Amino acid sequence: MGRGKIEIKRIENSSNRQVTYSKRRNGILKKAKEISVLCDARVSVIIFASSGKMHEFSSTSLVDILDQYHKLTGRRLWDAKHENLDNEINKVKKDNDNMQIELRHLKGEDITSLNHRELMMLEDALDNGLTSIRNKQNELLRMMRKKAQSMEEEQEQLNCQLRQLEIASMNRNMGEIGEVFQQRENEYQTQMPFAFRVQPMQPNLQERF
Amino acid sequence: MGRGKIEIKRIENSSNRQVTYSKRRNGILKKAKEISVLCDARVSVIIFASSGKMHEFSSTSLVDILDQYHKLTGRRLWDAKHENLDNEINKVKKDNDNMQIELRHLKGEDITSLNHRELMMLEDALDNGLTSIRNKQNELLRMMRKKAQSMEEEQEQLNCQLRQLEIASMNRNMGEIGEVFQQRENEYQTQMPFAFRVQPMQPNLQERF
DNA sequence: AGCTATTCATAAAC
DNA sequence: TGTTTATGAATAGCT
Repeated sequence: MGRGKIEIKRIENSSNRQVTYSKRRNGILKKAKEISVLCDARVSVIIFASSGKMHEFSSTSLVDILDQYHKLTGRRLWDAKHENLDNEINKVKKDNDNMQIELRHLKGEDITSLNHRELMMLEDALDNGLTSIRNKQNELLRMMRKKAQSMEEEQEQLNCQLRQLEIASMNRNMGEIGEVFQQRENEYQTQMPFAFRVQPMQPNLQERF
Repeated sequence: MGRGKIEIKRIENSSNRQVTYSKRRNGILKKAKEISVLCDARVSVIIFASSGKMHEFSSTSLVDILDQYHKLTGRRLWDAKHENLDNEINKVKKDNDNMQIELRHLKGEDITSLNHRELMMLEDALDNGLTSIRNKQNELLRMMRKKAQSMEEEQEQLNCQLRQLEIASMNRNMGEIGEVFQQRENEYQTQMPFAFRVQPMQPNLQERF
């Protein structure tokens, strides 16, 4: 169906294949839905594109359908899988045990059974480890010192700036304080009743206002 | 497609339903096969008739497809045993990873991300390990020295005994050598034809026998 | 189950 | 990716 008949074999042109895939996939999913409704059937369709993307239709829960599949076929879908998992788990556990032993040895535990040669190799490994660690620590120390120093310099700069600002501010305030005093004095003179006013004791002070 | 359009809803007439089911089922299975070939897709179709009869198509092993389904969706389709195995393997793998990291750290690898505190702890562990190992080596050394000493003593004893035996043997041999020589000479004289016999050049030698 | 009129799906082209 | 169109395929209803 379509403009021409096609042979049922892999479509080599990748973009054609992609287009056909998406059209036919929709077709199948639609048909699956339809048969499940029309004929009261349980249907499960799972499709993976070669890209890995998945599309599915299940008329009922997939688990239920697989359950029914088990009951009907008697085929144990998972037996092989279980065996594989068992093998893998054993392999990983073995790795685990070996590493555990190595770790204990490196920590100086369970070394009674080791011979001279093995002890030497352990010692070398530990020595190397220790060297690396100490180098790293020294490196960290150097970095911290450097950081501390640069912070100190920064602090110094800040202090310097601060001092300059303080001096500038002080100079400015000297003037302001005079002005404030003058203003205050004026306020007092206008707001306060005469009786409370401080009378200038020295005539020359009075001259300044 | 067909003599008339039909609504997508359950076909009430049971025999019609059965016929339609069988026709459409074949259609779907065919389409599933086609898309898997044409588009390089993995497809699984499982259909149960309301009668319970099952038909299926899987482009590859159903287990594989369901496995991929699980990986992609995270939805579990399998039984408790499988799940337990999965959990166990994950746990063991995690242990494995942790130990691997610890091992690498103890060997002074991948320590860039460690902070001061962690480095200190590592250093302590390595120091302890080293102390244990060196104690063990010293112990071995002591044992070997002791063994060497006792072997030396034993050797001494053996040498002593050997010397005594040699002396005794030498004394005994002094006599035996004379006897042996005498016997040999007798054998030569009786077994060898006269022509090959060394004639005594000096009469006094001849006198000793 | 087979036939066939009809609807549907879709390959190719845009 | 979506739409269009010509054509082959699927199938509903009939036998």
